[in-house]
Amino acid sequence: MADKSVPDLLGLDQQLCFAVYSASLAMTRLYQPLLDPLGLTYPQYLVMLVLWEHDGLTVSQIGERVMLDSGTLTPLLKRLEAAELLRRTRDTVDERRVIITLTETGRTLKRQAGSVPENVMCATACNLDELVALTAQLKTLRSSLLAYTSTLAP
Amino acid sequence: MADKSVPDLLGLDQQLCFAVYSASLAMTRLYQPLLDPLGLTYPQYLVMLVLWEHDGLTVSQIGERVMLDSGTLTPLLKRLEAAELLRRTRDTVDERRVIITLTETGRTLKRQAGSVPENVMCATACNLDELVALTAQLKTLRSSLLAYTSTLAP
DNA sequence: ACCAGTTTAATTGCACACAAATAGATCGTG
DNA sequence: CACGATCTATTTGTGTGCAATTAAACTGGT
Repeated sequence: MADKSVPDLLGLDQQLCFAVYSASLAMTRLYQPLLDPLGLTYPQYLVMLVLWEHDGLTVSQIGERVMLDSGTLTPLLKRLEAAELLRRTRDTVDERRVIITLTETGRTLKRQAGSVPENVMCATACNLDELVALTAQLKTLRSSLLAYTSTLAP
Repeated sequence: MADKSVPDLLGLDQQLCFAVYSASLAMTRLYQPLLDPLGLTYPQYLVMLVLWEHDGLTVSQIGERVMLDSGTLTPLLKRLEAAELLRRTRDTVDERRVIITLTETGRTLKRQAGSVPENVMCATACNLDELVALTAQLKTLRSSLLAYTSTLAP
């Protein structure tokens, strides 16, 4: 019967998608106490990582890097602005754009975040090679998923 | 200088945590159009997978399996109840517990979900061995992260 | 039987994610 | 120059996640 293989596939499906999902939640839970002293949430930390690497991006440029849309980023950036970590200013050349610039406080926070990566590395209980390999696999998986997804809707 | 290695660690940290995070979001985005015909969100699908495998669990038993607390599950389960997919009934033996039972509609939905795993498998562009290996690595990572996290707070 | 402590869900408040609709600015083409 | 199409960010509404609190029900020791 065709039904015979369906339970197995559902089981594997559960394992695969849930493994990614729960690993992501576990990662968030790990970062939270580490980021608490900095006053950042995990998504906010990802945005700050982007800005520490390249200041002065627009909202959509940040969105490309963290793969989030402006509907998510706008309120998040407003909270970071309220925390005095960055400024949001209209681009004078193209007034549709909003330029995100770190404040001195925002730049200084990078130093305080220095101890975070070591803790995470330690928490993974993996050596460098394993982490690099796993990261590469996840990137490949991500781009496969996104490529397939984009063939569905349009 | 001690500063020399910090930028590298921040960069790798960005890669690792972001890889997990963005892979999870990409997974959610893939499932959404697949689950839309079933009227389920991705977390709701994960809960249904649990119930299709073992009906009649309590809220906290479901929570253990999907690693979510009652604050997340209660409203989610209420929405599934409103959709007539399950019923929430107080345990008569221990009235603190709420037993979740699938309706006929909820059980029938399993058949309609049969085509989902094949699509996902296809979307990953991985063969079975790769998927099994990746899933295992993610589970290991998850338990390492959770173990480390639990050493931080208490 | 009583009562302190524990367990289980539900509730509340805050912060994402994202679709869809909106508004303002810019661009391309006639 | 005009004007429709496109681009960019914001707003709105729904659905998670999770910490913290609350409320109700059970448990065990006296």
